[in-house]
Amino acid sequence: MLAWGAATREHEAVNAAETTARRVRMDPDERRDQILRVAARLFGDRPYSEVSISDIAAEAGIARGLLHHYFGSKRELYLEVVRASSREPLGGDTAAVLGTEQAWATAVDRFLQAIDHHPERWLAAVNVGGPESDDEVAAILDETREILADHTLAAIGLDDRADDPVVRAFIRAWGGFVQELTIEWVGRARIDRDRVRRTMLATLPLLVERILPLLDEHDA
Amino acid sequence: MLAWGAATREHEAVNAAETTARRVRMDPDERRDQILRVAARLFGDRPYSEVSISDIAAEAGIARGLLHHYFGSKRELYLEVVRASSREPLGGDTAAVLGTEQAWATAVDRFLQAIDHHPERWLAAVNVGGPESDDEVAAILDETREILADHTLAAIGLDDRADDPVVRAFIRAWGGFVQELTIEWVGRARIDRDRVRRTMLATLPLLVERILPLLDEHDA
DNA sequence: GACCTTTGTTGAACGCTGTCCAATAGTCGG
DNA sequence: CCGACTATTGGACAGCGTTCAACAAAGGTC
Repeated sequence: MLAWGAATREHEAVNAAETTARRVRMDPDERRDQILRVAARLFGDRPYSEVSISDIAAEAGIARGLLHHYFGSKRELYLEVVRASSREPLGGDTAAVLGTEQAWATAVDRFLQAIDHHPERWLAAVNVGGPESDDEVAAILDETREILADHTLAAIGLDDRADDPVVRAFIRAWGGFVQELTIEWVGRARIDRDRVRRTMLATLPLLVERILPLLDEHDA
Repeated sequence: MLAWGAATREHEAVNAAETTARRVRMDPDERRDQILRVAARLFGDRPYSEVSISDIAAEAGIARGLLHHYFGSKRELYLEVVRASSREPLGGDTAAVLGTEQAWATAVDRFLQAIDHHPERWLAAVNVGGPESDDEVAAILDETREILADHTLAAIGLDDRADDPVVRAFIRAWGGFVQELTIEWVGRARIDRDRVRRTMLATLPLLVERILPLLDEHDA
């Protein structure tokens, strides 16, 4: 009743449901995708706790129970949204020969271009958008960053040391550097894209050359 | 008295409240502090949404309503916890003359020592422990990081450029580098303290010398 | 075309949450 | 010892996420 009232607001599926059929039967995959899209949009707009199952159900034009039928719980639905968005391409694969200066430049440019194209997505993904700095969400984002670290190592031709914990820690730290740098760019506008680019291009090779050897020594 | 002492520590407060006195009247400031301590412990143990007002009230040996009397809402209480913990000293002020190599080493050592002393606090503060990557929580942590950036600039003797947005962005990015590096150390143990120390000591001066001039140019 | 099985979908019911507020009872000054 | 003050209580409330038995749309079968 209240759900129906709210459901009449907007969106094609909703209107269709209200005017033509009281009950719309969809292919499970389609329904799942539809719910996922609506949820992704709402979770992108406002924080986790302020998006209720009722909201999502209303906008999707379905009953609350159906969400639980498909995803089990609100949390699981949210995780699915995060998983889906973390699977979206960010870097893309490099065409040039890996390990060359050109490969590194290409990787950096693609990275920056992806962020430039979807700044809000990047900010959301990076802002640890988790509902409660949650272990599962953190694990997903962590995995994404590890993969990004692999790509970074490959791009600068250091993939032969990808199993070295210290090297991984070092690259992850550099990822933190880049993350903050891009936030300063697209989020706070205290630095422009070209400076971000120059910094990224110059910094990692410099650090690999000058700092990494320092970490290979056993004692100071 | 002793009952209060127990109340601040363990759930014995519940027993004490049930067996001896049905109603314990405290000084508002003490009560506020006690609630804050209990809340800080619980919010540190598990995520925001899994800590209920009832839990906090039970552990503190008080009624749920009293929490709202003191803090207005669960959210406000949480923000207070975050504010309090972000005020805790992390770096400490430097004794040596700022801008020297020794000042930088001292600052780094104090920083590392603080983390080493309370690793869980550092991880909690850094893990964007916010309930929903929330604007207010983010703002508080942001402010803390800006202050830390100021201290960093002072330690390396670059405080005369503290108003330059590009320099600030650069230092903030370095903060991201350090943050990830320390997580790799105390959180994932993929790198040891001494390597973190050497990295921090060597990296920032190197970047200031080699990368910062690059950012001062207007075009590439 | 009518039946029946399958299954996508509903909506009422439940327990728990955060929040409010009138009533209650410790505490202290006179 | 009394009265005023106020810290504290506990029940009421709306809203949340979740469950589940009942319902209805599709598709195969005859």
